[in-house]
Amino acid sequence: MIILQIALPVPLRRTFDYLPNGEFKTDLTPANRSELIGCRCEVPFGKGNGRKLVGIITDIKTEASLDISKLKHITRLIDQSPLVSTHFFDLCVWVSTYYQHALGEVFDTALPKKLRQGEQITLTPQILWSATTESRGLSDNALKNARTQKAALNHLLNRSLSLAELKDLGIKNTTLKELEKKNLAVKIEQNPKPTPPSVNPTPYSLSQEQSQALERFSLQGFNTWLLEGSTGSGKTEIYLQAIAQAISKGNQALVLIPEIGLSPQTIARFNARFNAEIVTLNSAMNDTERAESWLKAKLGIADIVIGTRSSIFTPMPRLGVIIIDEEHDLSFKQQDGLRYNARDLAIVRAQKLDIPVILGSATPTLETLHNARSGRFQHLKLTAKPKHQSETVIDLQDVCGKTLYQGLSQESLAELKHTLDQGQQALVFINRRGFAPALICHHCGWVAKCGNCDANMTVHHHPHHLRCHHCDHQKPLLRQCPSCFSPELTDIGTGTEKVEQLLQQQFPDHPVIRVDRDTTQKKNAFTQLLEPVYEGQPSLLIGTQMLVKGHHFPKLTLVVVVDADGGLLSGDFRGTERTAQILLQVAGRAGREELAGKVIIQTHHPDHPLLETLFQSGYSQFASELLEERQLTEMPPFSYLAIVRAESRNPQEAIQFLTSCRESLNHHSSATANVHLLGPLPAAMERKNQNYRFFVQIKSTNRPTLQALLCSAVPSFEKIPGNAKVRWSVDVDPQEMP
DNA sequence: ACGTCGACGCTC
DNA sequence: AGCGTCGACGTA
Repeated sequence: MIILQIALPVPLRRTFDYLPNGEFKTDLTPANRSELIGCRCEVPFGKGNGRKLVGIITDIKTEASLDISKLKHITRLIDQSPLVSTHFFDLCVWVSTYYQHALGEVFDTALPKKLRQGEQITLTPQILWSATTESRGLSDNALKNARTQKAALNHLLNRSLSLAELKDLGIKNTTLKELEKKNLAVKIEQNPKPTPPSVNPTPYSLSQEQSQALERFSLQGFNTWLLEGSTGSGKTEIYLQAIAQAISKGNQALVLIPEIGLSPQTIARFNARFNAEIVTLNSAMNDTERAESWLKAKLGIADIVIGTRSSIFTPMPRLGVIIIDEEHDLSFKQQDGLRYNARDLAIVRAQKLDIPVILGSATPTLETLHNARSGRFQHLKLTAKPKHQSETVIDLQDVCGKTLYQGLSQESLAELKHTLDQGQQALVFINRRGFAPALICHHCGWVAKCGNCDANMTVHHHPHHLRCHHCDHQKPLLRQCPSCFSPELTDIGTGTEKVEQLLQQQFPDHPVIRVDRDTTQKKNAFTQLLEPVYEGQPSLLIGTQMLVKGHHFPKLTLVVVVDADGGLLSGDFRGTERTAQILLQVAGRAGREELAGKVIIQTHHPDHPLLETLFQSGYSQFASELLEERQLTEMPPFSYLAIVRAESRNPQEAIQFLTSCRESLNHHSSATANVHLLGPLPAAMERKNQNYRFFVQIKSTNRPTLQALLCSAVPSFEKIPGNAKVRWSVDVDPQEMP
């Protein structure tokens, strides 16, 4: 008897046994498991046999885990050979145990949508236009009345051209059709095939530091390299050199970038350096495009894959190096469903493949820095400023007692004017979208609250309404206080829209561009909005975090941080680290190339130790101090955390569930074990979207202890009675406290 | 007697 | 997570 063990996309931490159907060509014995493990098949699931799921075969067995009469037959074998390699398979199994997530759902997250829906994917053949043999012997006189056709034919006589190349040359389809009629040109379809890539020479010489970093860097075997260097210190050049080494050895390279960090400039730089197949994967792509990129990578046609978080799962048979740019970026951690961290996964994958991984950042996370300093990672530092760059001036501007105009001080406004007068550009940074973060009644103190969350409604003017930023609940903008009917409703605080309004009034002759989630929803909005900035016009940019990532504006010389205080008062233990990373990243936008930069940081605490250390001694010293603090409090990286989150309409249900979880955790950890449990505690925002949220924190100074505890306790959470009413999840190495 | 609705509980 | 089952209550 042959049994197929199958992982299905359901949130159950187990596999399901099925009987084969008549489709199997190979002899079904456990001996040729390798030909079947990793194949997809369609199976009936649940009562009534109506529901069909696509699962992945995880094992071939001779005995089932339950009575054979209870087993169903699979309905369809989708793949004749494994869809994924053993390496990919093992990686998913590792993810499943480490993050305590059902294996079937891990596959579901790791594979493109088309594949998990059971579809077959193929590469769309490339269409080439080619000159015919008849056209070779054509006399000079021919086509003399059809000059466009003749010009087109000359191009084709040189070599066959793809549709994209023809478009670039301005050759129209109608011209080609005419040539085809005259039997002078033909359209041929050709499957994309691997072509040997080549590397163009570096357009400039490397700095001594860069050369030294590259001398130390080795493509030999597994190693994690932290490449630490500020904006403009030449990290990208090191990436390019590492990739060049890999692809000239015939290997592939995988580059992971933050969610909104892939600027056209970066792609252009890659294209200029490599004559190679470069494939990108990002959220803007549709399912067909994603599937195509995935397949090109898997078939080894793509030499370089550049993508966001989920690209860490791209199958690449000759992977030679992985690069994580902006290693500290939060978007590498998935915050729902399978809560994996692509940066950590990159290290695991590199270790399994015995290849190097490079983590690049100007502001590495304390985890990474600690690993580098303790010798687990190799530390490469780039400290030099670019040749022409003058020192950026940092002004910690004390705004205590000063009149603020929509959040901006008189001095800041004067500096903005000065910058525009010089023909340069400025950026005003506020990490808060909308017009104002709260609306209050001046007469009685009533505040506009969200009905679904423990949160204030944000005032929006474009369009006019009140919106909750946590659940998207919207209300019309009130004219009168609903409590005392006073018309004196005042908005509190400053958002991007408010600054936009002010700057438009103050500088009516210059473009004022607001870049936040609200202005960039449409496709290509980002590029369109930023056009005047790239053209070099004197202009003002207002933006949230999203503006700060990956974009370089050569004429930007002034940065104003409207409110640095918010970040200093965060409740999360990583709050200070995050604030420092953002401040440095924002500051790094000012003054590139030969123009000197200035950064104004408006604060009520100019002597705050965080700001002082950060801007006087630098990130490295700042990080050392934070690390000492983490060591004293036994927080990561000096301990390891996991969190069980639960939410429910009725707070009592969530608390009860978590209490049972805690009991189970207690029961499964031996008395001597070095484990600390905390909670159930309410989340920072206890009520969100009509749900009450709580959590239990598990902490240990020993990672294997934590892992072992999770492995034994978490499966029992599924059996806690009444858990149907609570939505719960396990978050290993959480990045944000609930 | 026969609808609908929500709380369980099972899924190979 | 679905989706079926079963019992509570409502209506004729």
